[in-house]
Amino acid sequence: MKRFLDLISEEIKAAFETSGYDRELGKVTLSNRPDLCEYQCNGAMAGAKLYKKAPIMIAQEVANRCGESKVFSEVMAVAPGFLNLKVKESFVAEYLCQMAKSLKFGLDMPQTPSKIIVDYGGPNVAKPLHVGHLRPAIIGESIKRIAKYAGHDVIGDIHMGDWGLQMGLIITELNKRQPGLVYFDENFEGEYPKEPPFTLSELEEIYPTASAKSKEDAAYKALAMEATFKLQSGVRGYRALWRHIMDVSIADLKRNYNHLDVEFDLWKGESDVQDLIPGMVDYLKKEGYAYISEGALVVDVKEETDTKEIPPCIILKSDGASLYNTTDLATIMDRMEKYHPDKMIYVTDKRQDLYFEQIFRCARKAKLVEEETELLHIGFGTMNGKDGKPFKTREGGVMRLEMLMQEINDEMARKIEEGRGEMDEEAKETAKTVALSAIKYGDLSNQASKDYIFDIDKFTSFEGDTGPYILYTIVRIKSILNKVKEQGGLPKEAAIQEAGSVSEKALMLQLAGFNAMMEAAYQETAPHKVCAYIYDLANAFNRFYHETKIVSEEDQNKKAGWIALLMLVRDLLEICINVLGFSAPERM
RNA sequence: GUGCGCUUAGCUCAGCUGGAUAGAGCGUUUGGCUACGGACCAAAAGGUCGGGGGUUCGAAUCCUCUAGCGCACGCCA
Repeated sequence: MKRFLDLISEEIKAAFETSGYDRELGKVTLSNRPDLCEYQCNGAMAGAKLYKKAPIMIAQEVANRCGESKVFSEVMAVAPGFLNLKVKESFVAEYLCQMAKSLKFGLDMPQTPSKIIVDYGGPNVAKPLHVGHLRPAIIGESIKRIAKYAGHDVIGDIHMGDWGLQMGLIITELNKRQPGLVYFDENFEGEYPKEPPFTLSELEEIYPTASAKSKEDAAYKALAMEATFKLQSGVRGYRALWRHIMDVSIADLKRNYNHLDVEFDLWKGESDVQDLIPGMVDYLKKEGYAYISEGALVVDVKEETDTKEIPPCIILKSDGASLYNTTDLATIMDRMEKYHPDKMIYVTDKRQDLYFEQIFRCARKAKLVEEETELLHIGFGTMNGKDGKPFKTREGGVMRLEMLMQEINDEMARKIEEGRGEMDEEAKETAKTVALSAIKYGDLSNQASKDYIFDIDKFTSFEGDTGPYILYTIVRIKSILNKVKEQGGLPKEAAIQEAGSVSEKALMLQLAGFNAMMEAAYQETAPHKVCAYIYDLANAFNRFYHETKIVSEEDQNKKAGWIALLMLVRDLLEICINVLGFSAPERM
C-alpha cells in the first residue's frame, strides 16, 4: 500500500503540475501547526524564486485547482505561502479499512527480500553476562525483528567469544583442582565422559578465581597461555574440556537471553572460524593485500579522501598469533560462503567505530565480500547511572545482568502488588512481562548511538513515556473488547467509519502513518522511531477513549465502527511492541 | 596533536532531513472520579536550541570558526 503521505501528495503534486509548476513542489508533510491544519505543503515558497512569483500567488493557484477533491476537505493558501490541508473523513476511513485488511497493515514487502545477518550479543563463554551485554541484546534483537517484519530474511548471530585466554584459564584452574581428571592424561585414548566435571555454579566461580590468580602470578598466567595454546592446537583432552565448558555455558546463556526475550538463530563463535584463518592469511598475502609492517601482518586501509589517519588493519600480531580482527574477517568470509548475505549489521559499542571502519575496508579491499554487500556498524552509547557515569554497582563493580533483572522484577512486582493488594503466580509473571517492557522501552526510546541514563525509577514508572504506559494502553483496549464480547459479541464484519470527533480523527491519522514509520525504522535501523510512534498512538487513543463511551453506545453501527478501530489500534500497538522485543499481558 | 560524537525547559529526552508560535515525559501549580480500567484526561508556568559568523525569503536542522564534555587513534576485545 502506498504511504498515506505519498497518496495525498499525489493530489497536490498534480495541482502544481497542471498549474505549470514542478510537480515535486507538491510534497506534503505533517503539519507543524495542528491548530491550523492536519497536513501542509511548503512547495509554493520553494518555487517562488524559480518562477519569480510571490509564493502566496502560487499557493493560491494550486489551492484553486483543488476545489473538487476526493482527498481534501480543505486546501487553503495562507501567508506567506503555506498550503494548509485537511483530509476528508471518508478518505482516512477508507485508507484504514484497507490497512486493516492488508497482510502487514499497509507495509509493502520487498520484491526480493534481502538476506541480512545481525551480529549482536557477543558474550564471552564461561563469564557471566553483565550489564554491558544488555544494550547489544536489546538493540540487536529489535533491529532483527524490524527487518523481519519489513519482509527480509534475517539471521541473528550471537558471535560468542569462545576461543580466548579465558578458556585456558579455566582449564588451568581445573588442572590445579582435579589433576587426576582423564582430560589431563596425555596417554588416554578412550571416550571422554559425557557429563562435565563441573557444574554451572562451579564454572562461574572458577573463572574469576583463575583470572585473579593470573593477574598476580606470572607463572600461573604462563600456564594458562600454554593451556590456551594447547587447546587451540587441538589437544584432545583440552578440546573435550572445552566442549564441556561450552555446553554448560551455552545452556546458561540461553536461559539468560530467554529471560530477555532475545533469541539467536545462530550460536556461532570465534572457534567456528579458526580453521579458515590459515587459508585467509595465505590468500591475503598471495594477492598482495597483506604485508609485514613493524613485525605484524597488516592490510593498508587508507583512502585518498580520508581527512584522518587510518591505521592499517592488523591481520596477525608480530608473534604470529591471530586476534579479534583475524576472527572477524574470517567470520565475514564464512558468512559469505554459507549464507551469502546482502547485508551484515554489527551491533556493538560505538567506541569500536574506527575498528569496524578498518575491518569493513579491509574486507572490501581484499574482496572478501562483494561490491554490493552492505556492511553496517550500529555503534551504541554507554548506559550510565543516574550520576551520568557508567553504570556500576554500589560497590563500584560491574553488575551482573541477572542482578539487574532481579532488581527490576522485584520493583515491578512490588508495584503490582501495591496496585492489586495481592500477589499470586499470575501477578509474578505479569510483573516480569511489565519489567521487561520497562527496560527495553527505556533503552530503545533513546537513539541507540547516544549515551543514556539508566534510571530504574523512571523506566518502571507507569506514567509518561514508558513501556508500562504502552502496555497499560493495550491492556485497556483488550479489556474493552472483552467487555463487548461478554455483552453480546464482537461484530463479525465491522468496518472503520468516518471520524465523528476531533480526537477520533487524530487517532485515525496517527494510525495511517504506520507503514511509513515502520519503513523508516527499517531503513534507518532506528527502533526509537517505533517507540515514538506508539507513544503518540497510545496518547491519541487515550484522548479519544476518554471522551467516547463505546460499550454503552446505542447506535450499533457506530459501535461496530469503533470496535474495528480499537482492534486496529490494538493490533498495531502489539506489532510494534513485538518488534521492540516485548509483549503485553492480559491484565495488569 | 588528529579525527569522530555530543551540547535543546530544573531533570531525562524528541524534533518527521530547511518552514508558521521549538515539542514530550518527570518534577512544580491547577482542574476533572457514578472507574466501558483514574496506571487516565485537561490546563498553566518553564527555552537568546553552548557561543560567534555565514548561506537562505526562512536555520535547532546546512557551512565555518569557537568553547565545554565524552570517545577513539597498529599488535585488547
